[in-house]
Amino acid sequence: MSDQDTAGLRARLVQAGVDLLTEEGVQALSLREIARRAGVSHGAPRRHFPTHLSLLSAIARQGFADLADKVAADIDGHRTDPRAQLMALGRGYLDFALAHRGMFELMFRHDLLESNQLGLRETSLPLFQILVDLVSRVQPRSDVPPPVVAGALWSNLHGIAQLWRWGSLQLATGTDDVEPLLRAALDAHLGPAGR
Amino acid sequence: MSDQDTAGLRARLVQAGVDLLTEEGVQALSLREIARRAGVSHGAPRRHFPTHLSLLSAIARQGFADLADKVAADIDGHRTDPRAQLMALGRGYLDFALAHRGMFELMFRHDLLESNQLGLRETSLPLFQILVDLVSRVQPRSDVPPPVVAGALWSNLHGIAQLWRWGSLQLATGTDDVEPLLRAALDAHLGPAGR
DNA sequence: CGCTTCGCGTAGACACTGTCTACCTCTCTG
DNA sequence: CAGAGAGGTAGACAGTGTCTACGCGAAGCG
Repeated sequence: MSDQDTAGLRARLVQAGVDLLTEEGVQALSLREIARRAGVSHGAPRRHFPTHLSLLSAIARQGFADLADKVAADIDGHRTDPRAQLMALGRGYLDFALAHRGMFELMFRHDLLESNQLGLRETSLPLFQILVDLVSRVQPRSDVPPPVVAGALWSNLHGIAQLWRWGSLQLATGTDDVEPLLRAALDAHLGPAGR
Repeated sequence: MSDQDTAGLRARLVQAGVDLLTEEGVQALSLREIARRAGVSHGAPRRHFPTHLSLLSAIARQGFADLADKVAADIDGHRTDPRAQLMALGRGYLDFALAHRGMFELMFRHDLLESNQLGLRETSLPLFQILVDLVSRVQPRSDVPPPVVAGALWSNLHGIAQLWRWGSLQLATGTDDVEPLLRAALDAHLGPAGR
């Protein structure tokens, strides 16, 4: 019996889901297929997750945690300059969205998640708080409140991620590089870089 | 026999789908339920749409057309001022996303659409062209090319729509009004209003 | 006119899904 | 040692998308 088998089934199911998600995408995440991957019968998950959506929510939660970790690490690289930290945050967000396509899609598919349940919509709050902090450090005295600027900037990042994955932005702007868009978004919301 | 029945089944299926979509949301759009709504057997749609996804794609196409019409109408209200036209466009986009929640969701659910098929991803191009035109009229001489500014602005609008529908922005910014975010986005990408 | 073809809808099968329920088998405890 | 309960198994059920065989009615044609 390997230690994989001795591990709690709950964690094993989540891991199997993450693997399946990265390998085959969201539509492959059926409850029965996840159970098969974990080597148990299709009824087993029910002992740990009352419903299919609650299992998918657990998988998404893992994704939110990974994203938060990654962005925090990316920011740590530029300890001094808040402007550079914001750039790193934006790049990290887009990197994650493009590198973990399935996971990113799941994370914002509120029809597949228990979004009403406490603790899921709130998962992105710490990340947003970091964003607000950085924004207010870059713009100490703006007429627009920092949370609004941060919200607009986050929306911009998220929209770029979404439309880029969809392929529309490449088609519309005629380029294959996200970088100009990312730079344009940051310059727009924070003012040009070297002001 | 009403003229509803004499109409081609193809159009009737799309209409039934649109109705079902606005009434019950995306997850209710099963092929069999649409067929039931249209008063035919579950095999009938196959004569007009080879697969479930192609039927959903036709429904989404209707949505893209409606959105383009609405935005064009909204813009026509302010014939003179391109800045006001952009504001109208943005507001129209958000209005549509919030008023036709199911349709807007379907339109950007590329897992439910034949997004590789010609003619669907391109549906948003005319709208984007209008956006580029308006942007280049507001900013005649910017160092950032108009398509990039337009792409960034579109991303921002789309991101606001997405995150607002999800509820994250209300939670994060602590407000129940999208207007400040819309205004912040336009000011950011085009410069303050009365410059 | 009679016959054939064919567009278009029907009906049933198949594999697959999520959920529910009855069972079975361990392990821990009094 | 007996019993209880946690946790996995297996089967049923309604629903899904797709495929196939069938039927019907209208149009075309000698």
